[in-house]
Amino acid sequence: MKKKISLRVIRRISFYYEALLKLNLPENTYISSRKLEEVTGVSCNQVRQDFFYLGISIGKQKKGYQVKKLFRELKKILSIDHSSKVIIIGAGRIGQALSNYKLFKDRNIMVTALFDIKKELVGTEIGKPGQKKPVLHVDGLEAYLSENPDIKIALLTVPEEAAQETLDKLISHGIMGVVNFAPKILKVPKETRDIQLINDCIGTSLYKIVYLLYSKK
Amino acid sequence: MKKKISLRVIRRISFYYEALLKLNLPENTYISSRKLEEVTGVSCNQVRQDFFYLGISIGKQKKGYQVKKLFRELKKILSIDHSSKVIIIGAGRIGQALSNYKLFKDRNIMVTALFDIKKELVGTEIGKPGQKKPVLHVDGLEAYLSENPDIKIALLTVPEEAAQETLDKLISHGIMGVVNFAPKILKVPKETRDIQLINDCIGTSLYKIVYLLYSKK
DNA sequence: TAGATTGTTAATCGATTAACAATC
DNA sequence: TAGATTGTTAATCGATTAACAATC
Repeated sequence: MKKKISLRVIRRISFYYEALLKLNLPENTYISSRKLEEVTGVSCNQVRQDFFYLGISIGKQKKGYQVKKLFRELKKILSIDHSSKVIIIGAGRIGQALSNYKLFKDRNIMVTALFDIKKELVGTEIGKPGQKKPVLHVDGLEAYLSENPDIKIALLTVPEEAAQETLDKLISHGIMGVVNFAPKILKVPKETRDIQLINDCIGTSLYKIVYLLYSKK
Repeated sequence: MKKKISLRVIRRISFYYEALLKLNLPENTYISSRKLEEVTGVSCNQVRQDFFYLGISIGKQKKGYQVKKLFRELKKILSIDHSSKVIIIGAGRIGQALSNYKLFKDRNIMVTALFDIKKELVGTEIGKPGQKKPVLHVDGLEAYLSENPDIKIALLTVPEEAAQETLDKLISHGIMGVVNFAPKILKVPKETRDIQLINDCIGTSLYKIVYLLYSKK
């Protein structure tokens, strides 16, 4: 029965959250919509409109929004007020790079394991000491997921050729959300239930930048 | 004096183009807006609306759009009917993965070189035999760009900490378009002219997938 | 107090969807 | 011919911007 929030709003909310993280202000200080405009590029009107729409009414006239409270509200909306476990499929260059991103921590996201089919990779561990993650064989995926039923998200970094097939397999094993990094737009099979798929292919950005730069006039 | 085309439209145009590439139909066959809906997920009404808006009036009733002509039109709009050279800044895992993407070819994009500061990397070559690209030191960037004034685009894959500083440097050396892959939202300095910056940080997708999956109810 | 900033409404803008005459 | 599909217009929908009273 919740109000529908578009992904555009979610994107902006994530900008506000990132900005707060970066500014690293004391928890009991205040930040105004004007300041948020300055650091995120989102207009102060839009900021207030978003907050109004989402029911964030913690502002104080003349001061703004208390950092501590704002953090709490934003986290709640983004559903990062609790921890989420994810796996990475494909332990190649992209998968390895992802698994080391420290940004996961601030988002309460934990990479629990990587999966691959290459002999050289399976059995190794990726990451700095203290945060090493195992690389397992894709054949063990089904077993792994049934042992860890709280893992609902997979990041897909396999080669283009294997991407659709791997996606289908993930879905059949119970994964509910996938971010696809392979340079190819994937689709979820029609019959499947509420699977969330985000195609984060780099292709799109390349088209955009080329268009922006070369189509002038 | 050209009509303004939003990045949303560009994104869809790239979907149509990708779909055509993938279908690999004979040049003299026809594809309908319904078929395009089927393969891209964009509604046939939207497809025709896009084509109308962009002045693509090559359709034939009862048949659709000739593949050959459609390719030509889409390429023209995307400005990929001519070749673009790009450099990659940061020859780490992400940079190396990017430099090997074959998708560049269909987009008429050529990676000419990678840049890094690490001793182990500078001087090496990345890529398969026949398409090897040199890794150069960032200190040589200015000289390289003045020798290659047709390079206007850089893909930024340096660590988060170095990202903003590197972006500023690129701009000062004449780069006009940057796609940022570092997990941090960058900004172009205010004074600078028409610099095009696309932040393609993976962060956003993660927020979206977590939201989509866990905010239910 | 005067100035700054919120919450909220209304106006504007842009994008998508629906509909259908034309016609191959 | 009948059916399918385009090009185009109008209607709808949603998102952004602007404005301002309330008030700390």
